[in-house]
Amino acid sequence: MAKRPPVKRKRTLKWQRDPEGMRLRILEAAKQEFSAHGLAGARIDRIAAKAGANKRMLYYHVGNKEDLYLTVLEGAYEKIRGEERQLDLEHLDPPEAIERLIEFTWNYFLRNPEFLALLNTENLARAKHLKRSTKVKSMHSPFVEMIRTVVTRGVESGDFRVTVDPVQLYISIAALCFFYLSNSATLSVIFGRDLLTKEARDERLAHMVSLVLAALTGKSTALFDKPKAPSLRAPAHHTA
Amino acid sequence: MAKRPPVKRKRTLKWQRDPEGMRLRILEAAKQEFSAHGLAGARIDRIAAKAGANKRMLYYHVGNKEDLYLTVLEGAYEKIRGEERQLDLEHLDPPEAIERLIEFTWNYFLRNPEFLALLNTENLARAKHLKRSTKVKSMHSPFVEMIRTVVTRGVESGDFRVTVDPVQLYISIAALCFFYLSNSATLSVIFGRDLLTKEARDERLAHMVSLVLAALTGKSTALFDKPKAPSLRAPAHHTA
DNA sequence: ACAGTATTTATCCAACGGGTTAATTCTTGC
DNA sequence: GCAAGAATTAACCCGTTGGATAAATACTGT
Repeated sequence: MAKRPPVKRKRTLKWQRDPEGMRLRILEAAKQEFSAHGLAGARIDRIAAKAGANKRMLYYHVGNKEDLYLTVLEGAYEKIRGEERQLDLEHLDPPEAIERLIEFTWNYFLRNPEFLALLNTENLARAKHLKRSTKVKSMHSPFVEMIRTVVTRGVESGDFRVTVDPVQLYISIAALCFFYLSNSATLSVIFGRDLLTKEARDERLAHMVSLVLAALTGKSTALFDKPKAPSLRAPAHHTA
Repeated sequence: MAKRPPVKRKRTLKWQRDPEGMRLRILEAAKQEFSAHGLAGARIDRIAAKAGANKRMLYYHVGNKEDLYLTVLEGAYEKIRGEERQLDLEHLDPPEAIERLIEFTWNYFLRNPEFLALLNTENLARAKHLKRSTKVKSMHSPFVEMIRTVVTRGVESGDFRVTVDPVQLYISIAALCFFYLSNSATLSVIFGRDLLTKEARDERLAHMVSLVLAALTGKSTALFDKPKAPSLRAPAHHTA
C-alpha cells in the first residue's frame, strides 16, 4: 500500500487549452482507427496518439471505448444524412433524378470509405450500439420519401413503366455501390484485376446507372450496351 | 532461470484420439468465432472451448491465430465455389438461368451468414490474407465464364437486348443479395422494420430478380410491378 | 491576485490473451 | 510387447490494453 510520492515535473512546457478542437481531433482519429481496425481491433492508445492527445483525454471528453465508438458512428450517420438533404431531386426529370441519386451515393462512398467500414463493423455487432442510439433512430433518411415521389412522378409522366417500393430501390442502389467498394479488396484478388482504377470506377458507375434505369424506364442506355472487352488487367496491388 | 519442477498428474482420465475430427471441430468453431467477432475480436480460448479442445491443440493442428483464420477463409471460399460448380446454367433459357443464379446466390448467403461476415472481415484487412493464399487464387471462379456464355446466348436468342460485362453483372447480383443480408441489422434499425421476416425476404428476392431481368430483357416482370403498400411494420428485434 | 474549476499530463495496474513449455497418454509399426 | 512418435493436457509466461489515479497546469470570474 505504499503511497506513490508526488510526481516531479521536469518540463514546464506551456500547453494550450482547446477542448472543442481536442474533441474533434479525438473523434477524427477514432473514426480512422475504428474504420481501419474495427471495434475490437481499435486501440485506445493509437487513437490518443493520432489525436495528439493523451489517453486520459478520451475518457475525459468522450467516455470509454464503446461510447467513443458510438459517438463516431452517430457522427458518420449525421454527416451522410446532412449531405443527403442538400441533394434535391424534386426539380429533375425522374430518370435524371435516379441517375443523380446513384452518382451521389457512389461518390459519397468513394469519398468516405470509413463510412463503409464503420457500417460493416456495426453490422458485425448486429447493430447492438445503433439500437441503443436515440440520435440515429430519429435521423430518418430523407431519401425514402424523395424516392417515392420521384417514382410516382416517373410513373405518371410515363418515364417509368413500373412502380417500386422506394425502400427496395434505395437498398438496391446502395447495395450496388456499397458492395463494390466495400469488397473491392477481395474482389480484386478473386478477379485478378484492380477494381479501383479510374477506368474501372467509371465503368462501374456507368453499369449501375444503366442497370437501374434500364429496369425502370425499359429503355437500354447506350452505356449499358458497351460490349466491353474482358480487360483482364494485372492484379491489384495498390488500393488508392 | 529456475527450472519448473515436473507437474504432478492427478487424474488419469482416458481420452480418445481423433486428429481429423479434432481438426474439423476446430475449424468449425473457428468459423463461428471469426464470423461472430471478426479477426481481432475472436478469442482463441473461446474457439478451443467451443471445439471441445485445448488451446494448445489449435497450434498443434492449424497454427497460430492468423493461420487458423486463413484456413477458415479458404474453406469458406472452397465451399461456395464447390456449390457454384454444381449449378449448371447451360441448359436453361438465359432469363431462367439468370433467375436461378440470383436465387442460388441469395439462398447461399441466407444459409451461410458466416460467409458474409468472413468476407467483411477480410475486406477490413484489405484482403491481406487472401493475397497470401495460393489456394484461393487458383480457385478462379468458373462463374464468370458461365455468365458470359449465358449472356451471349441471351443476346443471340433475342432474350436480352444488351451485352454486359459478366464480371459487372456477377458483382451486381452478389451486391444486391450481399448488402441486404450483411447490413440487415443496421438497415432494420434505420427503416424501423424487420428485413428478415419470411415476407420481407420473399419480397426482396422478387425485387432483385425483376430488377435484373427487366434491365436485361426489357420486359417488366409482374413481380416488379407490384405497387406494394408502405408496409411499415414494427421495428426488428429478432434477427433470426 | 486569487480561488475555483476545466483541461491536460505522467504514471500505474489488474486483467486479458496469444503463444509456449513440458509432461502425459494413446497408437502403431516392428 | 515395446519403443518411437503422434495427439492431448495442464500450467504458465509475458507483452498488451483498457481503464484508473493523482497531480499539475491553464483559464475564468470576481
